[in-house]
Amino acid sequence: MGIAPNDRASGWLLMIAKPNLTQAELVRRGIEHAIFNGDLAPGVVLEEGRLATLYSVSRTPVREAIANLVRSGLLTKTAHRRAIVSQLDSGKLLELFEALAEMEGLAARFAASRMSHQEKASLMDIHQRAANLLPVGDDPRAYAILGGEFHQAILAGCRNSVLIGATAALTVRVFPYRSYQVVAPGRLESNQADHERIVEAIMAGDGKAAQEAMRKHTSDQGDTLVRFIALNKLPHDGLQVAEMDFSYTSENIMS
Amino acid sequence: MGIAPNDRASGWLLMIAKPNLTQAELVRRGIEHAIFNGDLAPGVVLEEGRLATLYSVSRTPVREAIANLVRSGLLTKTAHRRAIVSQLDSGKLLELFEALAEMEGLAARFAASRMSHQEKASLMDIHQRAANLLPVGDDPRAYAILGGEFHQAILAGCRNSVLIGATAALTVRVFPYRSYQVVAPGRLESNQADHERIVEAIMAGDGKAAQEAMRKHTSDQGDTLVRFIALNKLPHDGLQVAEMDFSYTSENIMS
DNA sequence: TTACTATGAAATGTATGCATTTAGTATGGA
DNA sequence: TCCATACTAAATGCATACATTTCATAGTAA
Repeated sequence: MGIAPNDRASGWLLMIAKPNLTQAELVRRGIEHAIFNGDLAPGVVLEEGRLATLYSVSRTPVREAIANLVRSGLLTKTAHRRAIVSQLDSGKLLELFEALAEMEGLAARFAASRMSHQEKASLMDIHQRAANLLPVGDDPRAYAILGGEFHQAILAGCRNSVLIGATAALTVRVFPYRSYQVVAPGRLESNQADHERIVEAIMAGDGKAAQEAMRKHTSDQGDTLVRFIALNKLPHDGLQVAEMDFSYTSENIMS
Repeated sequence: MGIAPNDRASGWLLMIAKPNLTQAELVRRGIEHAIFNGDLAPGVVLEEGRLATLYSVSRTPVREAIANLVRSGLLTKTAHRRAIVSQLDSGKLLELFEALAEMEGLAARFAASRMSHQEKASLMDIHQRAANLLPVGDDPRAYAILGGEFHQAILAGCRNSVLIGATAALTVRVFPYRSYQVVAPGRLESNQADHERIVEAIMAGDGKAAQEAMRKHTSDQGDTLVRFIALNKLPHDGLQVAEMDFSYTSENIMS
């Protein structure tokens, strides 16, 4: 006896992108967002009851959200103990970036021979916009967004959803440490030069060169981050920090 | 007023390997096991209530177990609908094996320069035992177990827990299709020859050769499986099938 | 027959309550 | 002061109850 008994079934095209608007999913995204934004730093303890009142739901969906975030590696939890935002020591971060660099390099190699003309044009556009943004005066935030799009465009070009998902799963785990990334003098220019080499190799269809350029690029990013964290356990107040070169969202993980 | 107030705190060494014996975890392992054994084939629908009565628990831990299995890719689920065992079409399986082959190749390359003498000896022992098992008469089950140990030994030798976890996460997703793997004549011998090349390269410290040998080995396994599935949608009755070359457990996933 | 609709049954999503375990605090002794 | 132990408060794990959504079946019209 509803007003519109089949207002959803009639929407044939809309059924493709059916959002999972369950409370648990909303809470999951909320916590994830808070971690990425730095509101929940690594090591912070989460308590189901507080989150439940914060999101105006019961503990049940909160527990489900936490369980999912544990599986994705963003939270750490053992039985009967509270969940904490995952902490990565230097060794673990190095392992993470070593694997990530190899996988992104692999994606770049595939992309060099698999990207369409349209995708290549889009990649060049992103790269060019970043270049235009560079000399005006440092706007690390906007540049970082384009950097994220750059990596995403190449990753999508590998045409392997499993590789994309596995890479995104690793990328997400370094997000809580984005705010630790220092913007050293000349760092954006160096980053842009790396991208330049990658783009040239992909445009030339040189998979091997693209792989090595991308591998080294991500590897260097990891080294810079780990070295910075090792020297400064926490970012100082007067230190300029910015987003890293990635801006994936966890929605891209699912394969 | 307890009998032994600190009988757990006193067990200093035992605290390292504290098992998560929560009901949700037990149910998770049970479902996972059923999927790996083939009791729950891809496409089978799971219903929370039935699982709850089956495992003699309430729906709450069952839901948590299902959510975890969805995250690991073994189950597929959308909001308000029942979960099903994930189905992979030929294209997806090819993507899965393409990524898996590259990642195992990568692990082999690292392993060639990072394995200790003891680890190398252990790897050779596994390889030799498999060789001894081969001419006696086909015991695919026992051989498959050694095959799994072989891959695990190399993967562990890469000394990168993130890479190990990412690789294991992909491996788990092909487990539901193990029973589709046909044992063609001479297939075990060919498999052993592949392993022989891999072992030789690792022993010689030739990372590049180990990488390529391992990559091709896993890639061929994938091609064989996908071709078999494409030809025979389901395994016939009179067809001899056996475990694949892997036998990881999901406990190895967590990094 | 075929397709669409409506209706009851069943499954999921969430809230709540309780038992068990953990964690923080206070107390006592060296 | 420092450390260990006991105790109270709080958080987690699970069971149960209920609301909403989906699924399955029957019925109706073309």
